[in-house]
Amino acid sequence: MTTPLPNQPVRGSDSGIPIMAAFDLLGRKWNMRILWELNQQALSFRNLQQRCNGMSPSVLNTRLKQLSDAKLLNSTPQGYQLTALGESLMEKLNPLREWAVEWEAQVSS
Amino acid sequence: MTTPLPNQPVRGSDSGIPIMAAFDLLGRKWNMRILWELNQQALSFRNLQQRCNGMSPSVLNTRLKQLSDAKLLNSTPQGYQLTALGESLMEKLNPLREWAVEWEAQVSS
DNA sequence: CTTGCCGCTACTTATTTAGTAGCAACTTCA
DNA sequence: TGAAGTTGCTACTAAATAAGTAGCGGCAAG
Repeated sequence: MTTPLPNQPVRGSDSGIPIMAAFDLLGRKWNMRILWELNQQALSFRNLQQRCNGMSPSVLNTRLKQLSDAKLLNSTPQGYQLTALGESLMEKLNPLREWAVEWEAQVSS
Repeated sequence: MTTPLPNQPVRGSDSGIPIMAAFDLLGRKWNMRILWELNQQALSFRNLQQRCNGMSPSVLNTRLKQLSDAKLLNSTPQGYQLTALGESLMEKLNPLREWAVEWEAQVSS
């Protein structure tokens, strides 16, 4: 399993267009969630695992490697934490929270 | 395979918090891509399949059902097309494109 | 020197996704 | 009328990914 990166063909697109690589990376289970949990605070491997509903350590480990390769987070003495790039992604994703609330309203009606 | 919806437990979170349902839905392969392709234009089943690098029809079909259940798109005589809700999601995701370009610059350096 | 938490790895099973074939309904052009 | 093409799928099998469980070696505290 290779890490999807911009500038090279990725799962679901051979164009190498950056946004496609982003879709591929973020479209893998847990990746958005992990970034979300690391927003505002660094977390240890086991803490992160707990917050992600006890996700299996094998998957968490491969995810952490992929997200590191993608330069969205790194491991520090304080635990795993977002890079500046990772933080900037989370900022872009923030509007999603508001959208989800609106979505809830419309779906449940 | 049930469709992740806000207001109910979803894969990866039993809280029912809207954003978690969004992560679950968007974190499934092809979902973001499908919405992306339908942005600005309706597409037929087979057109959509072609644009998504020949994704398998079985998966496309289940995705279309899930996204319909989630009220993000629907089927019309012109083909599949986004609902207003789906369009509003795409607007929120637009900043991602710019981010991805920045990402490319940093990853490839 | 034991107890406990840490970051993992190894392994098996279950779930998801891919891939291929093909059918029934409809249109097109003869 | 009828043969040929297109469309929206469904059915089925195979491959890839994720879940689940066990446990190891390192380290720190008591």
